[in-house]
Amino acid sequence: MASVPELPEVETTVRGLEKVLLGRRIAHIEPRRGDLRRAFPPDLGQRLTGSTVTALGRRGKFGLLHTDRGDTLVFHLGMSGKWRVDPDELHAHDHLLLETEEGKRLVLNDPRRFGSVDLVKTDKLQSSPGVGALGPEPTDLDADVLHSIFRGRSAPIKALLLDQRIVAGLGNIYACEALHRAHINPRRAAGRLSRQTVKRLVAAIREVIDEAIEAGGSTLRDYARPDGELGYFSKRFAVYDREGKTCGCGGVVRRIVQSGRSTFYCPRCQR
DNA sequence: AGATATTCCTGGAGGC
DNA sequence: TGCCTCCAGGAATATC
Repeated sequence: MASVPELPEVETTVRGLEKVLLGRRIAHIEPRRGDLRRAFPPDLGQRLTGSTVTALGRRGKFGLLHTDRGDTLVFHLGMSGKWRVDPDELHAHDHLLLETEEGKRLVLNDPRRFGSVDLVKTDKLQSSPGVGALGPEPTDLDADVLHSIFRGRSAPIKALLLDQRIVAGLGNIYACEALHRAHINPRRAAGRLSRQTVKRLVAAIREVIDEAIEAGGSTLRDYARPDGELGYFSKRFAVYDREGKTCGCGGVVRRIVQSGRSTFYCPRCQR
């Protein structure tokens, strides 16, 4: 199943990159075309060549490479972005090459080009357009705070879960899975959820995300497949992409469209 | 102000 | 087999 990178996939990717980049000096960085979603920073090569990667991290679906020169490379995998380690050869849509002093080569491939690569001053990261606008990580979600954010909102809960300013890192797949886990109908108005229900939702989000990260870690072993691809793994979903199949409760999974995208849920156990 | 629609992009799937 | 249309989706932007 070709799934879109969400928080767990980015986390797995970053852990894979950490193994080959942490403490290493960037000898060479080369855009192979000028842009993904946006143009690459024109001074990318100048600012990163010769710098040492001091730490890697993740915020929401953004991957972060911090350097000893006070710059942070911020990447987003969009819908189809992936990093490969030491590729045998270059493919179509290999948009960015990075080589360490040791000769490790990394390639960012993104056929649909919904991804992005930006360079931000590390001390300005929290006020940068992408990362700065993010809500809390699922780990830091507070049910009472979330409940008060939902108050008065008439939009369906599913739509608000996709809003990165409310929770960072959820995409269509894990939003569907979390709502299923919490037994919440995706069409319910967010403002009408009880405090107790929001508590259940927060727990479900954490579980779904943690299990996916766990699956990524155990499936990939060393966080790279034999072909060097980082971050993608197969995970079995309860409702996502399972229209017409039976839910664990005996109900039948339905697909509906909400604000232009698919929602999968079980009408029997999600009220 | 908040909710929803549109835009970007390409590969793959399905129809005829 | 080949051509066509449609669909997937994150996030920025536009519009209601």
